[in-house]
Amino acid sequence: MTALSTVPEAGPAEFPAVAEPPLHPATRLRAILDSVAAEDGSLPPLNDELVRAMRLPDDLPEPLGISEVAEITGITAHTLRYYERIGLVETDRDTSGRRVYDRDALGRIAFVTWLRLSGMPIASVSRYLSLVKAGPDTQDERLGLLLEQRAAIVAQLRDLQGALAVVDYKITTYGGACGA
Amino acid sequence: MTALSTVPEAGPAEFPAVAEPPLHPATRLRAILDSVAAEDGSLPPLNDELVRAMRLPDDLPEPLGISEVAEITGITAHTLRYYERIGLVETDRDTSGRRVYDRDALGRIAFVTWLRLSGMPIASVSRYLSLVKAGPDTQDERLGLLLEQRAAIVAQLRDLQGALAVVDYKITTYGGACGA
DNA sequence: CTAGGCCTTCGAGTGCGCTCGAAGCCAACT
DNA sequence: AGTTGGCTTCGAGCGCACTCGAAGGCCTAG
Repeated sequence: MTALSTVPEAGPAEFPAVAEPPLHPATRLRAILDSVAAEDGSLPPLNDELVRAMRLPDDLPEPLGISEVAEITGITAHTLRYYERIGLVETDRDTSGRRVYDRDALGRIAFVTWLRLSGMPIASVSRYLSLVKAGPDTQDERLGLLLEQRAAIVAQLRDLQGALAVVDYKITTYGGACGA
Repeated sequence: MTALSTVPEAGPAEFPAVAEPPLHPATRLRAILDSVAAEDGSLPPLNDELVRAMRLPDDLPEPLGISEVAEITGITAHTLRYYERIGLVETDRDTSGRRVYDRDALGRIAFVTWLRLSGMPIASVSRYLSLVKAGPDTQDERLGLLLEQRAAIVAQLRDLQGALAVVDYKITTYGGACGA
């Protein structure tokens, strides 16, 4: 188990820390993940509480507007509306037609966000959600989709570890020529 | 050090294996990485030989045509020409104007591919390469770029581990509803 | 000498995932 | 009453990274 197989978040004093660029919008999800991670960057064993915590903050004032959800999730209001337009999420409305989000709605958004963060295309997320809606006799196909995505995630982890090795090598040999 | 912090490549018999979808084109690079990985999916300690092996296969018939490079790297000939057009790589030509690739050229392509696999935008790769060409007084900026990219990679690893946890949870609870 | 195949350039098209802007509604505050 | 601010819909536009196709060159085998 080498340093390559863990996630050295703040850097084990080997490399100077760099402000993280906001590659993906899930700031809140990341923060939750960070809050449960150990010092060496590894995650605690998977259990219900952890998964629950990774999906939702505990202190939720229940009726949330779109901009509050945007702030919590890091997804812009524009994108949230876009997701709804293409049928990726459904949202309740208040009497004047505004979107209101309860705990469950936020949970669904968080789930979609995790899938998107793992590189799953919107079309596949959509397909999965429609299977869920379609009822219990779609479990086989659902499971298939999940296993496929799991494999894709593992492949990406492998790619990233390779890239990390190459970049770290470059850093330690400090700015060497690209082919060297 | 839990199962989450390693990369369970073939799956530790917990989940059935799924044929990996070709998310990214670097089939050969992936194969090289797989060949040096331990059984539990962790990578051996970083050293020169490893990094060298991750960049190039050892048995290279030296004058390579574009389609051979395409097959080795998994990058299409179209994309290789595209990379050249936008100045991402340079390539020698034979007397009749065809592209020929030697070991160094292939090494540069592999390096670029690793950066791309880590999500670095083409523009940033380009910037880095132009700094390398510009000479040794650009080392500070080069190092900055590398550190930035390192941070981006670490962030992505964290995201993927979170997504993996969520997906695995769904798999073990077998096709449960999306918000549950 | 011609056919096949792989190469060349260049420009245009594609797919994905947002991202933005215009025009308008509604509630609350001054 | 008016003004502000945040919300609504809808369609169009954008940025990235390819991806493709057309038109033609060069070399080799039959």
